[in-house]
Amino acid sequence: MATPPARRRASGRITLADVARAAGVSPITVSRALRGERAVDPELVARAQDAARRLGYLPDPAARALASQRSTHVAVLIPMLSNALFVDLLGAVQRTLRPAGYQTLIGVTNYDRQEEEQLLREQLMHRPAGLIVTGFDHSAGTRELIERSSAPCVHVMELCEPDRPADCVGFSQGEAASAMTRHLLDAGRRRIAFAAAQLDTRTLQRLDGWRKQMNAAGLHSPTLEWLNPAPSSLALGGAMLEQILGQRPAVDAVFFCNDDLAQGALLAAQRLRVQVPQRVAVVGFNDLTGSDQMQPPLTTVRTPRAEIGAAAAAMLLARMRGEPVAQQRLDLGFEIVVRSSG
Amino acid sequence: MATPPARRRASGRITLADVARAAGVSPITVSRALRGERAVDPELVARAQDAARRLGYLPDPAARALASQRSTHVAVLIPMLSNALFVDLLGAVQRTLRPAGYQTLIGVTNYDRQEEEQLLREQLMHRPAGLIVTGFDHSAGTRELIERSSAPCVHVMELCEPDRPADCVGFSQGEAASAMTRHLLDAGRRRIAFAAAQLDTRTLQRLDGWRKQMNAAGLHSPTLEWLNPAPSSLALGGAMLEQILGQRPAVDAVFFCNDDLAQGALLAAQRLRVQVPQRVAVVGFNDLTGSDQMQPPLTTVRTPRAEIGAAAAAMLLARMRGEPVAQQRLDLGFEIVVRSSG
DNA sequence: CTGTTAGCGCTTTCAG
DNA sequence: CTGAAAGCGCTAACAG
Repeated sequence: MATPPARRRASGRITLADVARAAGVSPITVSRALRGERAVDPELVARAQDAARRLGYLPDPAARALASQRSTHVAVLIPMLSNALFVDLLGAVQRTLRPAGYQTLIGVTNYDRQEEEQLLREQLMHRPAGLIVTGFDHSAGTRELIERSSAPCVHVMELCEPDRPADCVGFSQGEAASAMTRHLLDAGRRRIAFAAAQLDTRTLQRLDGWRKQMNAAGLHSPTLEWLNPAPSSLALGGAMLEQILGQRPAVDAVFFCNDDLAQGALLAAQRLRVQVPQRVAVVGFNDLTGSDQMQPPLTTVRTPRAEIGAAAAAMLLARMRGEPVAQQRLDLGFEIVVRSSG
Repeated sequence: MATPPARRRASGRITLADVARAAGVSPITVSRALRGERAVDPELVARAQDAARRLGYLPDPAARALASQRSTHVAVLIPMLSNALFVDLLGAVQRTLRPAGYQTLIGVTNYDRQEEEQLLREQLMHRPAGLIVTGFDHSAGTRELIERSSAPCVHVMELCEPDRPADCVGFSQGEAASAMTRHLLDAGRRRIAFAAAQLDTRTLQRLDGWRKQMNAAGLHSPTLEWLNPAPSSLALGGAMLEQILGQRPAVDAVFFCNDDLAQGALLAAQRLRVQVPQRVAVVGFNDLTGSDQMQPPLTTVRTPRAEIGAAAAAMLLARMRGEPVAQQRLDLGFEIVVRSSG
C-alpha cells in the first residue's frame, strides 16, 4: 500500500510498458506491433493495438528519437514565406508528410546561403529523418552537411545536371523562360526586355533562357537586361516598367522574372496610362494568385509547385522507408498561360 | 587494447561525457555550465565551454527532451499560410524565438476547429515548451489540451474578455471595424455595405463593429450585410462587388472584411467601369502587400501583425523562463490608413 | 558549489 | 516469431 519510497521521476505519462502490461506481452512486442516492424503474430498485434487505444497511449517522440537515432521531423528549407510560390509548395509537402507521421520543420533562408547553412545546422541537431531543400545553389558547408547527414535529401524547384545525379523534383527554369520568350517572338515582339529582381539562381536561369532565345533570334542586346538585386515587390515592378519605358522607348515587351513584378507593372501601367499589350506586352512567371484577375489578365508561366511539393514529399518518404524511387530526377514541366497582357 | 566486446550502440556522436572528460569535470557540471543553470564556478564554466567548442559538441535535443520532459519546440497554430497576415506574424515570431534557442513548429488549421485540435494533439506529443494560438475560438477539446498541457500559451490577434484573463497580444477587431465605419460615415457615406468571406471569429467581430456604428448612426439594414462562407480571394471580392452593386444600386460604400477581397473589388471595378471612390467607396482591412499599389490605392486598416508576433514571442519567452510578464493582455492597436479608394 | 546515481521511454542487439 | 538486457544522451534528485 505504501508509495514506493524512491520513485524518482514519474512523469505520469502512459508508456509502452503500461500498454505491454495491459496486453500481457513484452514492451518490445508492443513496440514492434505498433510500428508494424518485422513479423508479429496478428493476434498479438491486435491485442497491443487494442490496449494502446484503450489506454490512450501516445509514443514519446523524444524517447523514440534517442533510442533509434532518428526523429519524425523533416526539415524543409525555403527562401521565403512571403512568396506564394513557396507557400503552395510547403502546403503540398505537409499534406503528404503529415499523414505519414512526419512533422515538418520549416527554415526560411531569406535567400541567404550563410543563413541557410546555419538553419540546416540547427535543424540537423534534431536528427531529421529527411531533408527538402530548394534548388542546388548552396554553400560548401551546406553541401557537406547534407552529404554527411544520414538523412535522405530531395532538392526541389530545379533539376540537377545530368552528370551530377541527385534526388530532385522540378522543371527547367531556363526552358520555361525560353518558351515564354518564344511565345513573345511568335507574337511579333522584337525588343523584349527581361526585368528581374532578387537575382537568385532560378532567376538567373530564367535570364539565361531568355538570352538563348534572343540570341537565336539575333535580337539580344545587353540594354534589354534590367537586373535589380532588391527583393521583388509590386512597387519595384512598377518602378522597373516606368524606368524601362522611359529609358528605352523602343521596348515592345517586358518579360518579368516573376508575377509579383509583372503585377506591379500592370498596376503601374494603368497609372501611367500605358496601354498593355498594345504599347508594350507584359508577361510574368509562376502564375501566382491574382494574375488572372489583373487588368489586363497576365500572361505567365504556370509552374507546378504544388505537384512538386507532393512529389518531392513522396520521393522523400520512399527514401526514408528505404524503398526505391521510380525516378531520381523528376521533371514536372511548366505551361505557358496566354492571357491578354502579352 | 582489445575493443570492449559488447559496446552495443555507439552513435559516434560527441556527448556530454566526452566534453566532461576533456574538461576534467563531471558531466553534470558541464551540463549546468553550458545551460547557465544554477551557480557554477566561473573557472569551470570557462573550461567546459572551451572543451565543448574544441570538440564541436552539440547537445542532443532528443536526450534533453527525454530527460527534462520538455523540448525546445514552440508550437504555433495559425489558420492559413496563404494569407500574408499570418506569414508576417510568423516571421516575427521566428525572429524572436530562434535566437533564444527555440524551434517553431507550424500548424496550419485551415480555419477548422477539429483540424486545429488534431494538430495540437500531434504537436503536444513533442512536449513543446510553449504554445502560440490564434484567437480564442477553439473546440472544447483544444481548450482542454491547452489547459492540461504544462506549456504556457499566448493567444494572438484578439484580446481576451477582461473577465476571462489569458495571455494575449492583439487589438480589438471590433473597434477597428467601428473606426473604419466611422471614417466612411464622416466622409459622408450613408449606405455602407459590409462584405465578408470566410466568416471566422475575427471577421464576425469586425461585422459587429460595423453593425454598432451603423446602428448608432441609424443607418443599419440587414440588406447591407453580404456574408459568404467561402474562402477569401481576389476573384470573390470582385464577384461580391458586382453582386452588391447589381442588387443594391443605392450602396455608396463597401467595407470588405479584408484586403484580398477589397483588392479584387478594385480590380473588378476597373473591368466594370465602376468609378471608385466616386460611384462607390471601397475599403479593406489589414493593409496587405499591394494595397498601396492598387488603382486607386486602397483605404484600409493597418494591423500590427509583425509587432504582435514579436510581442507574443517575447511574452512566451518570459513565461517559459518563469519570468513575470509586464502585461498579460497587450493591446497593440490599429491605424486607419486613408488612401484614395474611400 | 560539485558529484553520484538513477532513470526519462523507447529500441537495438543478441538469444531463444 | 518473441523476449531480456542494455543503453541512446541527458538531467532531476539527492547528497556531500
